[in-house]
Amino acid sequence: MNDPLHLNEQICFPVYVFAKEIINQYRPLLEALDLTYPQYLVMMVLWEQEAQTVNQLGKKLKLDSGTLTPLLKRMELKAFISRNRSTVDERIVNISLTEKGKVLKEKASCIPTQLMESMQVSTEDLIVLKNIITKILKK
Amino acid sequence: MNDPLHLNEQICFPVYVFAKEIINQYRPLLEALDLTYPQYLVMMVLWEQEAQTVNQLGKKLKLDSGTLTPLLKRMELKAFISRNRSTVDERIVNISLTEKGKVLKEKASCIPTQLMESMQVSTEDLIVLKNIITKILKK
DNA sequence: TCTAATTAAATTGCGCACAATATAATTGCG
DNA sequence: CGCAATTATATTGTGCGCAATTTAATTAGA
Repeated sequence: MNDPLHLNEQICFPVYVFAKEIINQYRPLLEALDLTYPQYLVMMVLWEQEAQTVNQLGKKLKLDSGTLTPLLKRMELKAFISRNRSTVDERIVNISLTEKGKVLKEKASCIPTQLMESMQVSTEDLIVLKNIITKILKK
Repeated sequence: MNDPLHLNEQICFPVYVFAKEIINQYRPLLEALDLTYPQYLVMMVLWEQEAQTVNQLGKKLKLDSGTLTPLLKRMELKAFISRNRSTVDERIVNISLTEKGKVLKEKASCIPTQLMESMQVSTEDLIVLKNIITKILKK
């Protein structure tokens, strides 16, 4: 009953399932924009600031080059972004939005609301949830 | 500032990062047992009930056969479980613990405590977190 | 009974996620 | 200056996670 080695006794399993469920809720909404969830995260960072290095993206999204390099190449193929080596420092690759990528922001504008509706969560719960998680993540 | 299309305004991104972080915290602990996190979840379900079908495992862990079949084959290779087609209904594959798999439970017994220590979360936060998430997941 | 529908796993294909390593450019120090 | 250390990205390899399809067995209905 009190076995700590049991799914229902742990917080980690619900978090794991919840994170997958969120991405599954996003999937149909993002499919309409031809984006996956991690690609959508990249777009959000770029919509905030149009040009960034791979390194900056990685720090903000907590992803390494092993994940980002192929992901960004796929986004380049879809013409949402362009990748250009810096002339100042040839190690650096600058990522910037294309016109198509900029325009996409409007089509994406309804997604946050749509997602909240599909998840059926109260605002209070959401705030508490976010506060606890960000507090934990600070360590 | 109030742009809903911003990482910091959303709950989904922290949950996504948190879930990855949990798995990263587990990684070194589970490596000592030669398990990945999803494999550890399978073991927990089997430690609770020694024999299950692939279908039952999938329902409990919210994973489909596309994920489970290769995962279970890897676990069979490591001799933690055995896979046997049911003689009653040949469509069904029964998964059961090997002796090695049963014995592993003892080595795993310290993991929940170790993980909680490495995460540095208060018990109250944990309970609130779990309650909110399980409430949301019920829909 | 014979066949259509259903069910359980397996397979295929794609996209992360991350460890480990490689490559190449830049920096810093004696 | 010359070379070792550092930094930025890329590559390789493994393991999920899931959609879509396939295969094979079982069930149900005319």
